[in-house]
Amino acid sequence: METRELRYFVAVAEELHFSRAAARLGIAQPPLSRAISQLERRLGGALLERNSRGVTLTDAGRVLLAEARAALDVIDAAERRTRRATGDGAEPGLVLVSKAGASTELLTKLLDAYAAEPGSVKVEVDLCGIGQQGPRLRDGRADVALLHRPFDSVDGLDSEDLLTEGQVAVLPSSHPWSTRSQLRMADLDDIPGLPPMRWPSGGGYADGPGPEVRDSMQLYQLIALGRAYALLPESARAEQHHGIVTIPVLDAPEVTTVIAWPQHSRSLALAALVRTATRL
Amino acid sequence: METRELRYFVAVAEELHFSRAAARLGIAQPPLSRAISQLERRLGGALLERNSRGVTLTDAGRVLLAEARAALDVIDAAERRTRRATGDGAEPGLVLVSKAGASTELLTKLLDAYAAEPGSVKVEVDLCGIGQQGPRLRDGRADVALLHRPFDSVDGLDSEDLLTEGQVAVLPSSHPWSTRSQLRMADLDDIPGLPPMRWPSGGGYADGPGPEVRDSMQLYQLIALGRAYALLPESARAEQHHGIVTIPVLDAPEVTTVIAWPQHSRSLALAALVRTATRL
DNA sequence: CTGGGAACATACCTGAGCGGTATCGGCGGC
DNA sequence: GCCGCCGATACCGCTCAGGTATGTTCCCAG
Repeated sequence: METRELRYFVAVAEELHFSRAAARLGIAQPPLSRAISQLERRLGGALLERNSRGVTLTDAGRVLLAEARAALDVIDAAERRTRRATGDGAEPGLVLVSKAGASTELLTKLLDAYAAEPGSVKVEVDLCGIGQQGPRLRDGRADVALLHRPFDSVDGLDSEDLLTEGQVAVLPSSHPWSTRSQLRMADLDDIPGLPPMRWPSGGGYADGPGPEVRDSMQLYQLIALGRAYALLPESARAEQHHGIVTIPVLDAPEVTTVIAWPQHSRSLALAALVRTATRL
Repeated sequence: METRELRYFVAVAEELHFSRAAARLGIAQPPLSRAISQLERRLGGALLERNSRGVTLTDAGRVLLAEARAALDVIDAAERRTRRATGDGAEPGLVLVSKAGASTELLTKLLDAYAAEPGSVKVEVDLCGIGQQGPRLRDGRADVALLHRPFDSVDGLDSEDLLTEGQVAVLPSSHPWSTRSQLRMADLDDIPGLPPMRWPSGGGYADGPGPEVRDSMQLYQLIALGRAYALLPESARAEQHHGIVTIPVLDAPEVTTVIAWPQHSRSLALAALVRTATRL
């Protein structure tokens, strides 16, 4: 199977319409019909049900759609990584991606320690939105990431644990509970008039009453405005913001900061960075 | 990047010789040279160093080699899975892969329980050699596997734990220790004249003195012949073989049998099988 | 019932590009 | 210095991807 065929099939499977798919691909409709027919003939069965009033996927078509998307992602990642390794532009060394506003202290220490290592290369830091680190690694835009289990999935990645910590509730300082010295998980279920923050996890937002946020600034600002609370790793206390207080939650699940990288990564610079991180 | 280009590049990168690579690909050498040059031009940098006395990989070439192999594997898997879903031959339902000779009892119970479920499909069982389950899943020849942590890696797979158990030492019944009622890990380091069995793990055999085995029959036979001992999960005691004895090893690391399947699997039949397994 | 239109398939043509043969250029060994 | 090995280049033919025109089928309007 050629990637061209996969791209064509994905376009048709997503549009469920040959002419629209052809337009999206920048080709005419007949060659697209022919390419799909050839693909079906080669795979030995129908992928699409043609109803003369649109198109639907067969079971095999659904399988191929999922597989083809994954395969195209892998190929795009391969191209990006190779192009980055090719030294065509400025040789950026390593790209590290981390949630903006998280693990600031750990990240600083890591970068300092690594820069002090003999033979270390330049590390470009990409501070992304919440939950974007995994995709950045997988699609080849980054070499290494800081993730936070159990929020971020490490499926399909290699990783090393760096730091495990408890969590604190982050509340508006105007809130009646802001003077408490500690909380329990059960308390959080019914904070008077304060819903939990929601952020992307596993590709989308969970259902619930609270506001949706994409990054830490939104999060702190919404808390300061008294619109929600959040449960964050202890290290968030190092962040000083106006209008918020942090209170330990004794029985909150622990959060582990991990350093993660794509499987079958063979870079010496990456290995050195990971080694430095685990020794912090 | 087309898969044809990736196949060509992998062939050259593995052979480090254009003419041999061309022969392996079944084409002539000049088109191969041209294809690689085009690929290099498109990626914006050299992948190979031509020394007129053979070929070596550049850093970018090493990156692309690893990435291209992974991408080609994903594409092969996509094709196999689609072809299996295409119903061209007998519709085998699900293919479950497990180490031959391991988890026999669990497997029997699982298959019986699943067959009794309403709406269950036929399950083909593929009993493979030690350490072959992961590859079978990843390359699309199987839908679901029974693995044994920590021996088998679940990297890149989704999984559910089924059963955790201790381990037993399997010794020749002629061995002086065969009458002992229990052992400790420290004892095993110096069993008089009996090396530990070695089996494939992580793609190859570890170094060591013991004999190498690929499947359970070899293993039991070599133990009965007094050539090695093995450390196996307790459930192996259910296997009755001549000439061997099993002795609990009190402080051996625990082994967890897990059911695993490819990420982004969307099959309802698979979900039902996994649900059945976790309820056993 | 019939004409029109929407949508995919078919027919046929053209040209890009893949693969083949012949040959060149560079380098190391004898 | 000649020969042999190996990759690059030149050139050619043919396959096949992509374009245009048209066919076939079905739905729907009137």
